[in-house]
Amino acid sequence: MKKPTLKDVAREVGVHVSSVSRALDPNARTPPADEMILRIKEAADRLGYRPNRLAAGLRTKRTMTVGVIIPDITNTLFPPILRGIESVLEPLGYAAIIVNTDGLPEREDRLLDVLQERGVDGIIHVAVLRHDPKVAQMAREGLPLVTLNRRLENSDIPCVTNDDDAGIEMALRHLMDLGHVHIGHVAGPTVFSTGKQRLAAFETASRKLGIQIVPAAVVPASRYDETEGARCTDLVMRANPRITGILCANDRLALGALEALSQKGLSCPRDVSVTGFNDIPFLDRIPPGLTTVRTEKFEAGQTAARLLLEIINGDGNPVPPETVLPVKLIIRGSTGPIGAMGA
Amino acid sequence: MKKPTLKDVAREVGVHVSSVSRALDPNARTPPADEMILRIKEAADRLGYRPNRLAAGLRTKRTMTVGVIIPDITNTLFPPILRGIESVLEPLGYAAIIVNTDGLPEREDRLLDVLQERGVDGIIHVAVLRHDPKVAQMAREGLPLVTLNRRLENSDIPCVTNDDDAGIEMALRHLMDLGHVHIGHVAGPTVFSTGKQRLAAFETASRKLGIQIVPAAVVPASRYDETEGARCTDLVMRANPRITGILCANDRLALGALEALSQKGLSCPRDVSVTGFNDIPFLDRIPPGLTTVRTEKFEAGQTAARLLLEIINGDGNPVPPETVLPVKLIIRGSTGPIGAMGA
DNA sequence: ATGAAAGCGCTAACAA
DNA sequence: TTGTTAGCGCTTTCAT
Repeated sequence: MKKPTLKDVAREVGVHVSSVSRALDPNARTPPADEMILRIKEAADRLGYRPNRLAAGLRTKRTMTVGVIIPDITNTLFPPILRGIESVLEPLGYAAIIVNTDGLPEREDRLLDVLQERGVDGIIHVAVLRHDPKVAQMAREGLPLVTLNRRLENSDIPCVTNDDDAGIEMALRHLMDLGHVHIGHVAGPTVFSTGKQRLAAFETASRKLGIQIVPAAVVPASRYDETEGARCTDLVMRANPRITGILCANDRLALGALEALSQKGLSCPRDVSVTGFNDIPFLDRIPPGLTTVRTEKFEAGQTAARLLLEIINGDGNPVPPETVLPVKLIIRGSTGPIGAMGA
Repeated sequence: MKKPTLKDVAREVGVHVSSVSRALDPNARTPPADEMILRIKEAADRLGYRPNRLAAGLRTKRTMTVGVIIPDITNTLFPPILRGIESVLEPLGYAAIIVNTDGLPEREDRLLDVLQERGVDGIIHVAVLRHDPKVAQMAREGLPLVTLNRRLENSDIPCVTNDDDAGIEMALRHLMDLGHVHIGHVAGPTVFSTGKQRLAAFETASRKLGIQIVPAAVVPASRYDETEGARCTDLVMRANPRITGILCANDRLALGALEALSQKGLSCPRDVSVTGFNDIPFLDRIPPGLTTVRTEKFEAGQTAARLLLEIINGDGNPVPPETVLPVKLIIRGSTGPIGAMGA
């Protein structure tokens, strides 16, 4: 009735538990005789034996479980990342505990405890702030840790990021090629490395491309959501009504920008072109189709998971501190030539 | 450097580990003296003690972890459900291990093992098939289990479902009210209880409302996805070209129907009206806006989690075998009056 | 090649 | 009120 343990299998075969343990462990240092292994495995199968990973973990300090911290699973940016992570973890016998911070640092702190109490072998952090003492501390104490999308500043926690610089430059160049001269930027929250980095990239790229930026037409959002995108877009347009192109730090801000523009009676792309970042799902089906910078979400998850496993199981060789994934400009209907004849 | 244990706290305070254990356990049967508790808690705090739930779980057979099985996290139907589950679990100290089956029974079997090896206290199954011997077996062995959205047939596993019957009837009546007479149904896979149930509801409701159904205009999909929705829609229209209304068993099928129609040069809703089921996110932003039956996803998650906890921690009172959540018709642009003057 | 024994960190009788 | 003890199921060193 109740779950059989090693002891039950041992009794069944008439050997000691340690023999059973060894027979079932493919990398046992002193495996039993082949014939014995067969008998033991047969009995284990027959009894429906399943190892108790809690007990094993208590002994070995390895739970084959990793924690994944994201801001919010209902944000469609994250599920593909999670599938990427799972795709490398699961075949190796690892399971993931996924937690949502909702962007609240105090919640994040508690969740870090939750994960650590469960003895996770490592954490993939997809929601880290630029400064996060607790995460820094845990990494220092030896907890294997990898950040994804964002990075923790002044730390040597390996991170997997997207090529923000290239992406922003592509988007800006695209707007320029369409003839746009007056361009604004709805920047991401500066507490995230992505917000800061993309803002810096915007400034660098506009200098490089010779585009004049009105400082007031660069507005940082306080969250990565549509409401903030709309609010900031209003400010951008107010700062410089001649603007015909708005580059947003991510897709949700851009979706908000679209709303704000139509609210003002402006048409996209006829009056104002808009670009996003990430290429979250469904964008192609939402008119007018957001032009955006596609990041490799599944790959990013895979890469982060591989890095984490390397840290956990590797032979101590240092892993690359930063892996930058390539991005790609996806052109859709939200960007168009300046002064295009509209319907 | 390394994580302090009960023993460390005990040594610090100069008491026995069991006293520390009791001091930290709010429902200890024999708690230490108040003053002692204070001293112990202070020391525990000071040392940064965190309980090791693995060890506790090994002892108590309770891990404060539950498993959640879903088909695919990238399907936007599921994240809100997960947040609902989390919203009741997390405050109580439970964590969730989420796994994706991709609709593959063999994968599901393996994942059930994964969860059980980790000693989950219970499982919320959001991807169960109508027949699933392994799940039935585990429930019989006493593993607390609740199914969500779908139900396992011939079993007494408690389930949280939506009012499929009412939803389908609402949708059908809505089409009828708009003047539609020739109506088809893209049914869900019959391996899922939702597919079967909604199909039955469609038949019942059409009889009740006096709508004549051409049997060939009822086509079951083999998966809940857009491709199948499109394929089945083709078959439906071929079965009866006079059809002006298609009721789909879920939103993704309906999205596929929309594609198939436009492929055929038919306009929605001018030529054919379409309805879905679930009201997944973003539907309002995708033209023409799918009319659909909204299910309470977050609530469903909450309800399932509460039921599971009741089974795990309750005083053995039986929990309701079935909780049916109300649904609501959301009317958008994909349904319109028959023969409407189009642009 | 196999068995014995210790112990991971914790809880819960039972004893004092 | 507090300490002692045993043991959850497993791994692993050491002995045979």
